[in-house]
Amino acid sequence: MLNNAEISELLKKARLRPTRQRIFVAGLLFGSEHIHVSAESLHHKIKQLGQKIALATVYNCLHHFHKAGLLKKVNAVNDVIMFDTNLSYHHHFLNVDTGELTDIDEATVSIAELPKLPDGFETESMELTIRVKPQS
Amino acid sequence: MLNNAEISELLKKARLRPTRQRIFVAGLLFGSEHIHVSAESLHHKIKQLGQKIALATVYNCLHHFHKAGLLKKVNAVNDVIMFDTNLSYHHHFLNVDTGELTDIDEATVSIAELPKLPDGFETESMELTIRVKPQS
DNA sequence: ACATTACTTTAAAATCATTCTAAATCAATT
DNA sequence: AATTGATTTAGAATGATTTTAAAGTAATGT
Repeated sequence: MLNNAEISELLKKARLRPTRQRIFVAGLLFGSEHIHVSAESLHHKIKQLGQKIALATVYNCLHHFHKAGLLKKVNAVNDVIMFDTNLSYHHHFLNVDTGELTDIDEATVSIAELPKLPDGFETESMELTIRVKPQS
Repeated sequence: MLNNAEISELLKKARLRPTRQRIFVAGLLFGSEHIHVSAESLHHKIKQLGQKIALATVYNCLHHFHKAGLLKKVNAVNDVIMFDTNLSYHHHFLNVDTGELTDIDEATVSIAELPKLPDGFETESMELTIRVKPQS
């Protein structure tokens, strides 16, 4: 859990002006467990906490944080863009019923071999998604 | 390349009524190379070929074909749902600039180890996506 | 063949996530 | 405190997809 001064510091380091709304959003995202959020889910959580913030501002925040390298963008899930506070290379379980993402411990997956890329291309990122559903 | 009788047969086997539009769409999708399509891209291709079809019908077709197991649904890419005529287990290169998908030869990737699933869940599918971009 | 029935197609409206716009507000700097 | 430039905001706009309700068409029974 970070205090406001620490969050301000974190934002300044990322060259982002520490506004009231950014400080609040960053407070929810950073400094504790890694989480996965969409703009909508985050906006909902913020309003539940009694804070006033426009949905467009949540979108702005998430995109700015992403550009600044504070968030990872995860494959869209059910048409919704998800952001991940866990920046390190890792894979996901995706609950196809709920859209919920869960990190997979990197140590439990190993990709032994990789294909060569098409000529003139470089890898930007790589992610294994294991879609799971409740046992039938 | 399949003729109309063969396509009709294929649709009937899938318990889909062989209508004019479905026969045309199935003709484009099945019976030759594996391809990746979105509703929009397929609709565009069909209109270029001089056929009259509503965009909603293309969406209907793709969803029905998917439910019938004739198409695989691939993770949304840049907010667009993609369908794959290659039903076998395989992975993708995703060109982040264009949204274009390319199959990865299964033999060139090997996932040595896999994590255990959360209790009460089973795997529906699994896909490695390698996001690539033109070399800078 | 013909009528009936159920499914399909269609254009247009509706919806949903996301982005844009332009005015109002705010943080940093003078 | 005044200026400047970035940020926030509500609401409009956009783009992909789904729904609606009416018209069309394939399958089935007679």
